[in-house]
Amino acid sequence: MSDFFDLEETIPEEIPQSSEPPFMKELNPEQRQAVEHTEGPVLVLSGAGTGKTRVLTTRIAYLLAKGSANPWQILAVTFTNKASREMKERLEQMIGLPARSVWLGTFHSIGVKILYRYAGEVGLKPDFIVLNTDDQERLLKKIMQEDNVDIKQYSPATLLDIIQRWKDRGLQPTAITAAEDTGYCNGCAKRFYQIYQNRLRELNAVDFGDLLLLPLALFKERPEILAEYQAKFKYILVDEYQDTNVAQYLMLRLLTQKTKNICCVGDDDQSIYSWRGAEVENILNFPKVYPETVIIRLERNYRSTAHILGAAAGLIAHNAGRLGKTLRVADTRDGVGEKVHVKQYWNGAREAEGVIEQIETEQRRGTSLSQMAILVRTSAQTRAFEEVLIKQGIPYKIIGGFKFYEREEIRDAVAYLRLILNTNDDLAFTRIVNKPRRGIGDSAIEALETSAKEHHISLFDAIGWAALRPSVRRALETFSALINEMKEKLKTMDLRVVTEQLLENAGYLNMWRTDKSPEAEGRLENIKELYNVLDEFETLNAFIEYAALVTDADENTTGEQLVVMTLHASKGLEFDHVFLAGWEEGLFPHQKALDEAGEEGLEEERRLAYVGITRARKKAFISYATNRKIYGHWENTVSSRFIDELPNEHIQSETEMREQYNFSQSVFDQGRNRYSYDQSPFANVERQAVNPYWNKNLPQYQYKSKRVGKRVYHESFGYGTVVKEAANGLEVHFDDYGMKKVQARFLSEG
DNA sequence: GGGTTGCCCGTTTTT
DNA sequence: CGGGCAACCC
Repeated sequence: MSDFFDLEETIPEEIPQSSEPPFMKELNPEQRQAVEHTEGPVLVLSGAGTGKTRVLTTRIAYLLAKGSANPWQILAVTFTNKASREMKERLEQMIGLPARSVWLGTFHSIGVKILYRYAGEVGLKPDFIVLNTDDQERLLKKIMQEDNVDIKQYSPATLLDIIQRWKDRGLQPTAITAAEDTGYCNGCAKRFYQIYQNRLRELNAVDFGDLLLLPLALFKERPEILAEYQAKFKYILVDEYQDTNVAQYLMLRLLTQKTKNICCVGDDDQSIYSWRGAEVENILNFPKVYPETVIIRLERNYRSTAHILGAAAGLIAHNAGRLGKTLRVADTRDGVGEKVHVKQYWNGAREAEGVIEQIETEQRRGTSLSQMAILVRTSAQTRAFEEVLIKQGIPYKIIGGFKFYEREEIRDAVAYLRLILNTNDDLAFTRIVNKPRRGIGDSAIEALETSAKEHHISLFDAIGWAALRPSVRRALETFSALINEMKEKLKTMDLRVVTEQLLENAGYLNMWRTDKSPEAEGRLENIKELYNVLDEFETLNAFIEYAALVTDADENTTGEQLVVMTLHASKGLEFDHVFLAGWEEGLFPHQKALDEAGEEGLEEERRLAYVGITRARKKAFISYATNRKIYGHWENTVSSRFIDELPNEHIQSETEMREQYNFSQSVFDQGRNRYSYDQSPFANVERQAVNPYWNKNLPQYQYKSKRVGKRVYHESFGYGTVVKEAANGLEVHFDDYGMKKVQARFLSEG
């Protein structure tokens, strides 16, 4: 399926001796070809660390230096806002101010830009709002409840996911066939999708998917508008092409119909977003869609040592269906480096301590904290590390997990601001109208909704019309007076000052000040942090747009700070030393990925591992814990199959198990147990069989039945019989002590 | 309308 | 184990 990639390879041309911009001198022959081959479709298959960002940036600079296009005629799409910001900065260093006029951003930010201009053409008003996940879920939930769907049986989150996957494929509700709409409440998803879309338009709102879907619809219905953009963008560049979805592909195809000047950069081995609708097929099919495609491979790796590359290559070789690239070390002056460290720890907490001890060691040896990173599979894992980092007083930043703009207090504050910007924002209104408590309950909201529907006005405007109890009416009028007052103040006063006054006068800050929960103080801190962010914006409008599209991964990490982040968030980054934690079956590869996507899911997890290892320049440390707390109880784990797949010659393994943390020194045993952990007759059974993440529907706990009824011996309780398997141990009826719940490892066969 | 209690469920990854 | 939420009180 990938043989066409061998077809059109061209040989780098001779380097002209004529005067050329200095930035061209830094390219290797393949990179140079990717830059200089400006006309027609180009696909750059670039492995990890081969300088793809340099290629993209230099290509733009080259186009401009050559006078092939004006800055505003170049469109460059990146995967994150951060990547586009960095590219813009690098570009500005190369060519100066014209860099600012290049259209550079994520697909979503480009979509929003187009929609602001043509809102009216797709049924929106220009001040439409962009919903975040939370808004979307609440809206869907409401729609489902109005339809008397049992939320417990069918979760809004699942429905939202189905709708988003449709949107990722560029499908409007009308395009959904009955065959597509199965498996969720007997084929009701399409109907809810339609209702959801209608409701969005009523709210003058869009979601993330609409940012692509609506421009596509616009281009379809208004060919002259499409033609305008086709003429405008003479050159289009796309980063991380392996992670584009169908809607994005369609967008690119439409825009490049005329010129075919498209340059996509990607790496199939780093495709890790299929769950979000990304289609690796996009990269595979590229040469079919653009028959003249020139394919350029970047295989010289400038980032990692030979051992790191060897380990990563050995791992990814277990995947079938790759385009096939061989990364080569570009610079061997520093030797092959250290082997990849693989270390076993007793439990998750010990792993966190051990990893951070190692980080402190590296720090003493002279590596800056900012040049190291801890990468984890799930955001829940960050917690254990955070605790140790706080204890040790190490400055850190967590990316992923609880995102700044998804925190309750920030969403509330943003909702207040949204309402000031646009009192028709019903979602913002319902979010904060009774926060803090103003005595406005469900019945008052319902009255407002009825009235709003009747008069075709917003909830905010319905205050004057709805039938309300006097106390409620008074509260609502005070509230609306405050909003209007602040709206007025915004015309003359500083955004930050208005926000401070707004939250103060609304009683919102006092709500948290008087809150006795431990996190209240942190919430007030976060709001202060928000004030600082506001300082950077000229208008409220600009801030609201930013807040809707920004994510944690976009934030700058500055100064001497250690980052802890998910593997997904690490894509595109690099560090001297990388710490990859939690390599255990079920956690990584994650059981859900295996359950939902089988072999393909496994391969994507493997690519994720590959991405993780290749983030490292000098050293990579992989770790796993033999015990981990899951849903509040301890479970044994099995080390990840990915560890077994690493070539022996590139790794060195260590364990901490037999030293200070072996069983005989456990605090529970007081020195009485005869068996070390490894010798316990149940230990092996448990370690091999228990996968705590395993789907309960699968027949995985077969060994359990074998234990029930078994005679056992316990150091303290003597002989007994296993009665039941419990979540956190075995229930044993002891001959002398009666029923006790004990952990399997304290038992021997009796 | 607001507060409390007790149950259920989950935890993949995010523009 | 903890958060969310429905059902129940005042």
